[in-house]
Amino acid sequence: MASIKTIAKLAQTSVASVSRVLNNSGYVSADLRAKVEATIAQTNYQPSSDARVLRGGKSNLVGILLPSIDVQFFGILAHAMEQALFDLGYQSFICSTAESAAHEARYVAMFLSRRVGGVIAASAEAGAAHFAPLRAHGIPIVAVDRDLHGYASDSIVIDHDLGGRMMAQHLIDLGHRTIAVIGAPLHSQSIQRRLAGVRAALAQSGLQPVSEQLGTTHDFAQSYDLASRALANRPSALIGLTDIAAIGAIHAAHDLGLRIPQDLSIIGFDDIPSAAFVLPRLTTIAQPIRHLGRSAAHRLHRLIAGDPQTLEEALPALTLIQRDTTAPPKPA
Amino acid sequence: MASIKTIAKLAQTSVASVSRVLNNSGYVSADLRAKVEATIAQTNYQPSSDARVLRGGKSNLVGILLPSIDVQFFGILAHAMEQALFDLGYQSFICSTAESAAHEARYVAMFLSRRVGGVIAASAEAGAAHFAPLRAHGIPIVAVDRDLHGYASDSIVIDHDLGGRMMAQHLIDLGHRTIAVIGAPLHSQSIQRRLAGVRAALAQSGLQPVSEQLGTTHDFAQSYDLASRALANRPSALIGLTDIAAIGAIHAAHDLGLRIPQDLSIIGFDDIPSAAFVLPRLTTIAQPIRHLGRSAAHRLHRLIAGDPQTLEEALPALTLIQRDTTAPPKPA
DNA sequence: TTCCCCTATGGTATCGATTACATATTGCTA
DNA sequence: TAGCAATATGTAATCGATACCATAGGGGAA
Repeated sequence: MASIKTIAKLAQTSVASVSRVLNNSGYVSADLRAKVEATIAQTNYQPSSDARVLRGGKSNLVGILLPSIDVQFFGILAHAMEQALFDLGYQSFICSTAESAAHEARYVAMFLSRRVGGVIAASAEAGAAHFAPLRAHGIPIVAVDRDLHGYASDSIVIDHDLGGRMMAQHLIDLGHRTIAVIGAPLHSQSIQRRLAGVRAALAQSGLQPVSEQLGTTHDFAQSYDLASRALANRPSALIGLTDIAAIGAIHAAHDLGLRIPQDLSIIGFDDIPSAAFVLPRLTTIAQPIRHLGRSAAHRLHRLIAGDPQTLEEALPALTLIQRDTTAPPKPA
Repeated sequence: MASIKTIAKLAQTSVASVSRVLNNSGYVSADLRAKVEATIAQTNYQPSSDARVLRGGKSNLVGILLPSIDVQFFGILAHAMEQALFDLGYQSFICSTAESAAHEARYVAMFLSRRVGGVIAASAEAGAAHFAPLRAHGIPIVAVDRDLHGYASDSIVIDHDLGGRMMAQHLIDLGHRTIAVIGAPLHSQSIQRRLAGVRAALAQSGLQPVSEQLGTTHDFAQSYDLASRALANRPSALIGLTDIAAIGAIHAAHDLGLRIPQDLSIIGFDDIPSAAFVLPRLTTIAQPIRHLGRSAAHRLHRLIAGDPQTLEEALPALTLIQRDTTAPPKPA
């Protein structure tokens, strides 16, 4: 690929002048500028980022760590972050860690050698030790949906406890008294907090879950099994701590011959697109996923820019999306 | 961040020796090696990729262009590519172009300045002119699910025509004679080919679609509308050219009081996770999405390595996933 | 006319890592 | 014991772009 030297030669001038044209710095006569710009256009020349960074420029690179973008929730989150960061002038390495600590460590080493300006780490609850090198080099880290025990410079988390309360309260308000809860993965802080919120709201009404089924893997098949087990306790309503859990429950209930919502109410959490695809359409608590991503991008940008003000702009509220899977229980 | 010079100073030796330790090249005494490795570990030093690339190394960077990773299909595809590429030693820029030509051009310029070793372009049917600069610089391009009119060095496309035939044939075999087709986006080559396949299979049985509704936007809402229109023709079966289209059709049929599959059979294409989430579970043609991604990664790797053999390893076959939305038509 | 400043351009050190080359110390063999 | 190969380490050029410095012509003010 052509270098600035090539351009200088072709335009019969010096590298310094080409650089001045490229950066609109210093003095360049109109004639020279025109000639240089012409040869640049002809050769499709693009200055090397590597050389610029080496010379002392900012790398404009950021690393994004998340469990896996083939999971809808993270796909949406990653997309929102990447777009926001690109608009701010950054390029992103989107990395799926599969929650593996080894994988995460390899990506962190890569970030270091690529001299990223910052990192966003979403979810994935594996140990945070791999972040130590980043921290040591003063690279800002923004955590999303995850606490990073002192490693993160900033962290963006919605109120999962409140989310849990909202799910439970909605069912209580409809008149339900026998409520089951299922969800996964149990090692996730977010899941634990939602569960705590559910318990708290139920307790406030003198209730407790008639069944709690927490799994390790967050997928459809396991959710189906968890739901089947929970339904053995004949609840009139079931809380899925995620939409996937709730969708698994819809299938389990369906296969048991239960009608939704007449025989069983179900509520989920997240409001991923699939929630509106199932029939009956899933009632759920909507998380502002894209907003979360954009916020993370902007906060990281401010940290990289060295802007100290951590102005805590509030995230939009969680909202109940009432669809077709919840209704009052049938009279006993 | 520490540089090789820093390490050399700390270890009381020269940059050349540190480099030798880093690359296991030349002669280094056990003593020196130990000392250098110790200081490297202490400082969490990682050699700068920028300097290495500048010096003449490969960049190990690849660009991935696709419409948007918040669409499940592309999220899965991107994930498969990124993982395969990472295992091959590459880092990926996953870029969502939103099918915008301007966006695509900006990303291409970025690829050039980052000196990517290759590019994978998935779908997005916008003009291919932006690829000219890449081509001019001899950067290999692999197209996935898209023809790139002479720009791509290689291209990985499944047999959409066959897929279309399979959908139609399945319904014909069940005894359906009045079949409608819906889908989007109509400007997509893949969609057009599937449609051609559907028409061909129907024609072979002396049939033709009772209704064809093609839309410009590929989302749930538009699919619902297309399906509503198609259903006005009272087909006994409906073909969704994508799963999203088919899912929209399920909802439209449901809202019209039609039972699936008793009153209406529906078949989709892709087999994204949501296809198994809807109730009734969607019968569909499964596309080997992950395999597509891995193949693209490996082909690009071979092209970058300069390996001329384009050994056309066959993609796995399309398969009919028979679930609960298709059945013989009810006797008239 | 002399001095100074603005305009215009070129030369070159620098960033971090690699590598060809130079230098130096061994240890063997002839 | 001279001489050469193998081992061990350092010096410096290089990659592409930037920016500081030097050089030089032109124009206006004193």
